[in-house]
Amino acid sequence: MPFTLATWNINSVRLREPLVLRFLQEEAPDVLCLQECKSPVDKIPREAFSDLGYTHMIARGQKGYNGVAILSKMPIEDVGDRDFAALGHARHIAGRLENGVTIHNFYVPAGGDKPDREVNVKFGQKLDYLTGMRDWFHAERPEKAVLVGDLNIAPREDDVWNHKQLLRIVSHTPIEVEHLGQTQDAGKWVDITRKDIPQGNLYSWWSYRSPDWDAADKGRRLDHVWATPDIANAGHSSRILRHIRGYEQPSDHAPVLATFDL
Amino acid sequence: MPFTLATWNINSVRLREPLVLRFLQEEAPDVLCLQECKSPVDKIPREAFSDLGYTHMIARGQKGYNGVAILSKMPIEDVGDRDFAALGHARHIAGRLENGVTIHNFYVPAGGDKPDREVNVKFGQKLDYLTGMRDWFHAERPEKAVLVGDLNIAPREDDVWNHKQLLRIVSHTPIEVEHLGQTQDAGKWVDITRKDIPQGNLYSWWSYRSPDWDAADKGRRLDHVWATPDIANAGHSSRILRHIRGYEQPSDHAPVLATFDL
DNA sequence: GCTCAACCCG
DNA sequence: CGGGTTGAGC
Repeated sequence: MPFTLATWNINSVRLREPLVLRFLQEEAPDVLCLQECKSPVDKIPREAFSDLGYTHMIARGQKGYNGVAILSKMPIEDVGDRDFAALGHARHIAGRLENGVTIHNFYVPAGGDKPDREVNVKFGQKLDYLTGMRDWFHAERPEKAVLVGDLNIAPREDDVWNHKQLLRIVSHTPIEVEHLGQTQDAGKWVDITRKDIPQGNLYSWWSYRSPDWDAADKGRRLDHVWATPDIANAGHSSRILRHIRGYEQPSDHAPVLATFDL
Repeated sequence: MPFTLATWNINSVRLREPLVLRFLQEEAPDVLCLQECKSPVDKIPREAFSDLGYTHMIARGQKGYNGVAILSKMPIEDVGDRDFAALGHARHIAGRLENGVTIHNFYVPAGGDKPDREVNVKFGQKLDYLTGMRDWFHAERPEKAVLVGDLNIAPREDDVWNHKQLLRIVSHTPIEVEHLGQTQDAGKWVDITRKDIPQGNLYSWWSYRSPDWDAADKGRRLDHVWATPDIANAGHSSRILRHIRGYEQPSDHAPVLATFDL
């Protein structure tokens, strides 16, 4: 039974309910993982999602920031959340499908402006969050699992529009890339998007501040789909739906998809 | 040459630019006086109004509050503004048409909640503003003039949905009605709306807070068209466009119109 | 640029 | 309820 999974930083699930519905109708993934819902769980418009067949939802929320949710056509068991670096933020939720696959949905801290933990606590928190993830995966040794979300790091040179220029910009600094690599190694996570599309520039985020985002194309690949080695070979058909960044009142992130034959 | 004049508290001219355009297309008054523009003058969308034939505009504005403007198909000379009670607010502008008619466009202070100047400075400022108007008209003796705007007072029993209940509510208290009456007398202003429609309840404002405003109909006539005696007889065809209160994303005020044969 | 919270005002 | 502002956060 193949299943398709999508991850999308929605930047307010209530404001962009119409966009989520449109995406669900057009792409009909089996599972959609959302980040930056910016909503308490009880104010997420789950009825509207349910009407489209997404009758299952697990979520963590808070009032104006962060927030993660997993919408699913199939039953999904809430298997908890972690609060790495003890930030008190709703940045992770995990669910298990009936096929035995565990899905981790993450919204890693953005990390502020200055890539220096001495002057910018947010940057330190980002690194500590990643270290927390690493240690957990090292202890847990995940199996039959998928990890998706806005990891707020573009690790490869071809994951950003200008590698040299972004080396000192938060999301592409060597120390962040190193931390993300250690997290990935700790769980033996396979980057499914890059397994499928190994060559060429690939972005999932374009800043709101760039006026002509499409032509300028100053993007970064901040949103990821990873899988454990036991199911990584089953992953295929990875896509980033760039056109959705061009919708009316868009999120600054595009959805990232992958299909798993399990 | 008859000319039609409208007054409308628009509650943000930038947010409701589409409504203003729709109104101008549907009713095509020669002159439209706006209040609560809530915009600096240079950010009023005058180009859009100009495209519909309203090539002349005079205005006073400030950043998030107050603001008055006069849009006109015909040339209109800016003849100044007054700042009664020295509030530093953009609440008045006057213009002269080529037919010699002077138009005063007012946004009288709302006056806060408690109708007691000892505990509520805003109420005192409202009364002082009206006293300033009175004294000015007493000195000036206006001729061939029209005064319109949101005067924030419903003077008559049939200008409110419940006279008894509103006697202690700001906008219908006896002291405000007395102050408005003195202002009216000082300029010998004739209430054109009530000259034309002497009988029956008449409202121009319905609170946003009333859920079913149309059915509940808890309105007040806060918006007025007055004229000096020399041209009062020329005024006719007064209307309050209640249906515009029912538009999408409406102002809480409806436009008030009158035509003058001069 | 864009969204949210908190607060002011009517 | 629904405008506006400011300021944080990304």
